[in-house]
Amino acid sequence: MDNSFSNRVKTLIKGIPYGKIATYGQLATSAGNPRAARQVAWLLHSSSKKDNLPWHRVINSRGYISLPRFKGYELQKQLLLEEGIEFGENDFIDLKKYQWRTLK
DNA sequence: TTACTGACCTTTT
DNA sequence: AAAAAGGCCAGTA
Repeated sequence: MDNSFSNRVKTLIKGIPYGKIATYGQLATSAGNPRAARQVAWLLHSSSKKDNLPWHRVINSRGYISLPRFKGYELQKQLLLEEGIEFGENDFIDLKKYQWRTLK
């Protein structure tokens, strides 16, 4: 029942404050598996549908959205803009400014 | 039921 | 230094 990984990742995503973003690796590392970043993204898909998680607050390590334009890229970008996240010319986000640090 | 894919990251060659 | 392969878990077919 206590799913160590998925449950923990979901909790971390739910704990992301407004106007902040987190990377897959960061969540995976905080969840206990630095190499399970893939599943973090995958969990987002199912969890976001069921638990309504802020999947738009989760991006890749490059500070850039991984979603294709026809899948939800515009949607995530729009949501992030709503939160106050600024995008560069190449839709590049400043991780230094917006990346949420789970650990101090 | 088993097998394969999947919004990635890390490490090694 | 860059490039390539590996690794993890869950969901879907």
